[in-house]
Amino acid sequence: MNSTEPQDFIRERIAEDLQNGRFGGKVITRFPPEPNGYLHIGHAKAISADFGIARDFGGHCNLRFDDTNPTKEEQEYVDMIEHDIRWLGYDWGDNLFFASDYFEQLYQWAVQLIKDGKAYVDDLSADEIREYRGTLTEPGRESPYRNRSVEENLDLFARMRAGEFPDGSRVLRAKIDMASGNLNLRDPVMYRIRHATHHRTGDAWCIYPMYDWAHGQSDSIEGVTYSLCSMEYEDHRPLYDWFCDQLGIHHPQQIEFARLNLTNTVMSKRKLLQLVNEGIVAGWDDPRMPTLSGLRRRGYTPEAIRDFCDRVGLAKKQNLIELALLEHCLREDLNKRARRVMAVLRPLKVMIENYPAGQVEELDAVNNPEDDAQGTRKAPFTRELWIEQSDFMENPPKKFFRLSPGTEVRLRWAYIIKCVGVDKDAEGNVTQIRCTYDPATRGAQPTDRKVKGTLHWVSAQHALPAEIRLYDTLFLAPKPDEDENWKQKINPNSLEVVKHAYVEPSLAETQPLTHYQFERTGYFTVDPDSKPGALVFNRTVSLKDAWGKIEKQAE
RNA sequence: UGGGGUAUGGUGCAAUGGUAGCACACCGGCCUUUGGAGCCGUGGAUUGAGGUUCGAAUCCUUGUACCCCAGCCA
Repeated sequence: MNSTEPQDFIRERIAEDLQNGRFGGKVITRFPPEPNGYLHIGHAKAISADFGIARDFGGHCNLRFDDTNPTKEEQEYVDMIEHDIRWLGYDWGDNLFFASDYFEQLYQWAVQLIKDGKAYVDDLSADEIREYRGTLTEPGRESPYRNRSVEENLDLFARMRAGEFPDGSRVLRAKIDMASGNLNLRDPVMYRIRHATHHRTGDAWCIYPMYDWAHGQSDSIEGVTYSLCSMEYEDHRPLYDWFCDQLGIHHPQQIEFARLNLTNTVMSKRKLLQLVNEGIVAGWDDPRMPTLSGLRRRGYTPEAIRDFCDRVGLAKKQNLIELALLEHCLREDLNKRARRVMAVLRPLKVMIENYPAGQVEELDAVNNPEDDAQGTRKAPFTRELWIEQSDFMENPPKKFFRLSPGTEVRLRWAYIIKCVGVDKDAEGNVTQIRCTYDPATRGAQPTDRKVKGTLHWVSAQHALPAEIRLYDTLFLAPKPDEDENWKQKINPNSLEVVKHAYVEPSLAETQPLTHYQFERTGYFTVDPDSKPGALVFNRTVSLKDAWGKIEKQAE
């Protein structure tokens, strides 16, 4: 990739800064997750921006956990987040940091601001602070504690740290402007008292810094040059700048961009947590979830997700990306790499009357027509086969190129067969199709006639039973969280379990997370629940289905 | 009604005063031992109104719409 070719407004701006020698030509970014939940596809966009921009300009990206709220954060999330970022294909080298590592420095800087008369201890309650803050249209009022002496502030702040006061009794606030139109500047809270055990610092602290006070200063300590974040922090930038300016420390440039929104899903941590806690999905890694762990289990590849992030671009406009784009990126990637294999989801027995009973032919099947390097495999062919129920119709409509009484069809990698009879049970259900095969057509096209349809199949004698999980979007509506009743819009058919499918014998020893294309059906990935003898596959995404479209149009 | 931000085909992103382009989606065709993939093609957009200019998506004026902000969350 060309390193200084701008592709978006952020890269454009950095390229310009570089020309002007800002930051001494350095480009250092950071990805700052809070360890209080799992990463999702929206984070992938941020990761792609933070790491991708650093890479493109020859700089580096730090991974820094914004762990300033001990009541919400856990080590489990730290581990999972690291795992997901690595899986996505990004590397932070030695640059793993935690905001909690800077607590002492932050405290010292707070003392400095107090000494400069720029911060004070406030005894107002949370409710009172809210009242004093004013509203969107009316200015706030100054706290009666705003003009305490430096000495008193210093003493009180030290005692806050020492644990002399209960939770919520006091806070440290910056002294800025209670009349500002920007609410973030109305004396923002810097520290609150929380007698809580932190996942890394344990009980060393009982006062914890707020985001605005911790984030910019952490960036500064790390020498970050560009602090990229989402649009809702635009209003916080004046405060970010104010803190750095008052302290006279290295001052990174904060740049905001629009977060990713995707159709047919919800993305907020709160809603994802609800889906998990209320058992609507099976967990954070349920294949229907937009979490990276869910997408991974579903069968998405890091390459596809990175490509998606590249195509989505970076801008400031509110957006809603169609799921179709993500799926396109996935299919494009899987098409090149997934081994082709035959699997029958809803089996229908075919008996080839003129094929010798007991005979087994090992036919050559190409593993991936897009990639010769993937070689070939053997597919056993016998007198009794399974084909897909949907590949047979007793009374077919026009343009149905599959099997029906009297018609011919090719069996992939094998022979052309002709349907000569249909067996039914007492209720009239088709139980078996009787066919004949043309021995001259093994792997070759007949010269005297044209046979259009090709079906996939498995030998009944050799087929392996498998469970196949068919997933659809969790929501049918493009914007499910448009209204408050988003949970009622959940797609009742987002998961369909096919218990008795058959797959070809070459899959006997397949391992979890291996990707396949089931020919004519879709891309499937081996679920972690799968074991030899009890195979389980997840449908990652279906193949584009031209027949399905014809059917729909006919309706 | 305070502050901040954003408006380009259905969706997303470009065009930085000089032919509005790309991708996905859609529609049509070709090809096909996956009705897959691939290939070719059609249609469709500058938020409204004024203005500046030879020329405006871009500059100016003025509307309109949408998003974010009143956590001791991040």
